[in-house]
Parts: sequence; structure tokens; C-alpha cells
Amino acid sequence: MRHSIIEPVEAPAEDRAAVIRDHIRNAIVDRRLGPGTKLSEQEVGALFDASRTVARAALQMLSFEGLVRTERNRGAFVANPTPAEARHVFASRRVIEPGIAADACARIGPDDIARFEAQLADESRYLALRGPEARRSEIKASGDFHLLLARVAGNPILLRFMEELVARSSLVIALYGRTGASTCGHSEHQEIAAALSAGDAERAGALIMRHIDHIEADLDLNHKGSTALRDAIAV
Amino acid sequence: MRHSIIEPVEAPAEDRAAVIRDHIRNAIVDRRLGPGTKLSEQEVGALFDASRTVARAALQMLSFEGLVRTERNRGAFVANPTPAEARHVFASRRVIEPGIAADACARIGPDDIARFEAQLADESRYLALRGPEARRSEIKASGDFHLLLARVAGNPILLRFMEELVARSSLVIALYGRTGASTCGHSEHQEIAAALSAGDAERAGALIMRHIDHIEADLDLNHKGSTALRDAIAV
DNA sequence: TTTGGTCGGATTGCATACAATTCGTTCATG
DNA sequence: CATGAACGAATTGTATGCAATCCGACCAAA
Repeated sequence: MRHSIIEPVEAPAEDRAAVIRDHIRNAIVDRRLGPGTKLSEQEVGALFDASRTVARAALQMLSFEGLVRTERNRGAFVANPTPAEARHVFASRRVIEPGIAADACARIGPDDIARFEAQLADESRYLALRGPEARRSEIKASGDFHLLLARVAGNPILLRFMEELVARSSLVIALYGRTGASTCGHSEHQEIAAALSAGDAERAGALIMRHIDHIEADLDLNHKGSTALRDAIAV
Repeated sequence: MRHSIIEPVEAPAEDRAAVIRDHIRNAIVDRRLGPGTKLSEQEVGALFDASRTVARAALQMLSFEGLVRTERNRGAFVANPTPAEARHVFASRRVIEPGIAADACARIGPDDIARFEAQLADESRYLALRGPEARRSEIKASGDFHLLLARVAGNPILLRFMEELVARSSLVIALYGRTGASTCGHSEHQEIAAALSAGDAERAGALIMRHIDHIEADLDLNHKGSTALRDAIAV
């Protein structure tokens, strides 16, 4: 009944650009769109039955999130992070996530714990499956864990920062990931959730830190940086 | 001569929307545009001799930064942060800035130290002046100190986050600031810079934390939250 | 084969026209 | 006087047209 006053009965003419943005972002995070893929305004618009204006707005949003790189008079492309950018992403996560874990620890409640359990169950399920499709879902779920953590922390600003960082991490892993170290990640997620449930903020922070270390250690961030002239002389 | 290859001789047809965005952002941070001010697309466009399309793009950027709130079919307004949002801003800074200070400590060099000194000198200069004009410059310079810190840290992602947080802080201070506690802030900036120069990351982090505490303590975040029905029943 | 130049298609940047929505005003009614 | 409906001005949401720009194909010359 509590919906009757606030929530409109029908869809409130949702922002179409945001819908397009969400679809494309999911496609990028799920690796259905590889780094470097061209995203033409006309094509995107046609795909969602919208004009270039709306498609352009969606691409602009994605460009703010760092998932899409736009070049003037050339168009928008799925971002192709350099190793340096990849390191920046993880350095940012090292700065932010321990603090988020501490906040989450202070605010976590029974229903949050239930959400964590559901999340971990999802991860286990995907982990059991095989094939590229399952692997994509697994990466997605792994990111969702960190977003759940941020949501529990209860700070919308930090949540938005984490959304950006998690999405960019997916791109980085797609580009530089070596193996399925995500299996190792799952048990770490369990430990983190346990520390949170126990209210041990310090331990949760330390575990998160180690977890990020492990994710980054599984990347191959050397010599892939395309020794192109362009990068060599880049200012 | 090193400019001859990379940098174009003429201005490279800079993005006009970004120019508009920067102007409006400065106006907001400098308090020339107060919270709640309507920013009509037509007016903004006319002011910069551009069409609504470009003005709209600029407003969209500012909306992503949290400086402008857009309501569908109603338009864009300078953000009017609630006390809760204000607390989120400072909570985010508490999470991020100590980490930035640590990174800055690890990378700081002689030229950076010189920049800090120049920055502190600027602050002193504005502090000596009187009048609302001087006070605006003072607030701006105070924010610039934190941005310089983030720039020295060398992580573009965290720098962008800090740009957003500093800008929103200005709004919050404009709304809820009590007195000129910024004077107290200046000596703290000096201490922080000293700790950085000495390479004492731990002390720098602790000082930053206390500094943020002091800034927030000078705010009056109670009972100003407009006990409007709208907020009372907000989901 | 490689280098340099020109042309044409395709795409973006921007301005503008039209449709949809909102809000203040006016006015009729209880 | 208070309430509510209806109208109209103003503003935003969206589509589309035109000019500017870029890129690849093609071709000529060394």
C-alpha cells in the first residue's frame, strides 16, 4: 500500500538517454562490446529507436564515467584503458574501498547480511557453470559484490564513484586479465562479508585491500601498452 | 621548441560546451550563482552566444558533477544540497583525502613544494583583504589547496573526484557556513604542506582528517533541512 | 614499393523547428 | 473567500537539416 501515494501507477516517462546508457554500459561490462568498438550516434539511436540527440546524450554520460572515449569530430569508442590508466583505477579503489568497508561495517543490518548471502550464493552458482557466458556473469557478479558493499555504506556519492571504478575495472580485466583468478576472489568475498557481519571494520578493510592486490596481481600490465609512437611522445 | 610538434599553433577549436561548463562552475563556486538559481537553456545559450544544444550539454555535465540539479520538463537549477547530502560530501572527503595525501607524500618533489608555497602565499594574500569579494577568493583559494594536493598525488581519477567534492563543498559552505573559520583553515593548510614536504604521510593524513573535521564543524547542518512536506515524505 | 595529393562518402557539431509538458493566471462556482 | 477547472505563455524533450570535419580509396609520381 505504501506505493499508492509516491510511486506513479505507470512508468513516469523515464529518461530515454539513461535507458540507452544503462544498456550500453551493461554491454561493455559484460564484454559484449570490446574495447575500441565504435559507437556511432546514428547506429546507437537506430538500435533504440531514438534520434541522434538522445543517443548523443547517452554517449556523453558514458564518456563522463570513463567507459567511452569521445574524440572530437571522430565519434565515441568503447574505452581502451592504458596500463597506466588501469593502475590508476586500482589505486583509486585502494583509496576508497577500505573507507567504504568501514562505513558499511558501521551501518550493516540483518537485511544487509541477507543481501550479502544472496550475492555470495549468486557468485557460487555462476562459478559452477562453464563457458564464456558463465564467465561473463561471474565477472559481473564479482563486481556486484563491491557495489553491494558501497550501497550498504549508505553514501550515494561514494556509491557513484564505485560504480564508475567497478565498471572500469571490468574493462581493465577484459583487456589485461590473465586467468580465472576470480575463483580465488570468491572465497575472499566470503571472508570480507564475514568480517562485516562480525562488525570487524579493521579486518574488513585489510581483507579488501588484499583482495584488490590479488585482482591487480592477476593482470598483465607490462609491455602491452602499444609502444606506438603516439604513446612514446604523448604529453 | 617542444611545442612545435604536439601543440597546435592555434586554438584547437575547443569544446564550447566545456567552456560554458567551466564558466558556470566558477560562478557557482564563487557564489555568484546562488543555490536554487534557475539555469534556463535559452538564457545560458544566449549568454555565451551558442544554441540551446550546446548549453544543454554544458548543463548536463554540471548535473553529473552534482553542482546542478535537473528536473525533467522543469529545467536545471543550481544544486541546493540538503544537510544529508552535505554530510555525504564531507564523509566522502574523509574517505578519499587521507589516501590522496599519502600518494602525494610519496610523489612530492621540489617543484611541487614550490607550488604549495605559492598557493599558501595566495591564501595569505586573500586572507588579508576584506569584503565579500575577498571572501569569495579566499574560499576559492582554500579549495584550490586541496586540488593541488590531489594533482600532486598524480591520479587523474582521484583528481576528478576531488574536483567534484571541492566544488560541492563550496556550495555546502555557501549554504550552511557559519563564520570565517577559513582563517583557522589557513594555518592548517600550512601544517599539512609542511608534513608533506617532510615526507610524513601519516601526519599529513591525520592533519587532513582534522582539517575536514574543522570545516564541517563550522557548518550548521541542523534544522535547516526545510521541514517541507516534500522532504518529510521523501522515499 | 613507397610517398604525397585529391576526391567522395560518412560522421559529427551545431542550430533550429516542432511536440510535449509545466506552471501561473484567470475565471466560474460553491 | 476558497476551490477547482481551463487556458496560454514559457520551457524543455526530441527530431532533423545543414555545414564542417575526418578518413579511406584511388591515383600519380618518384
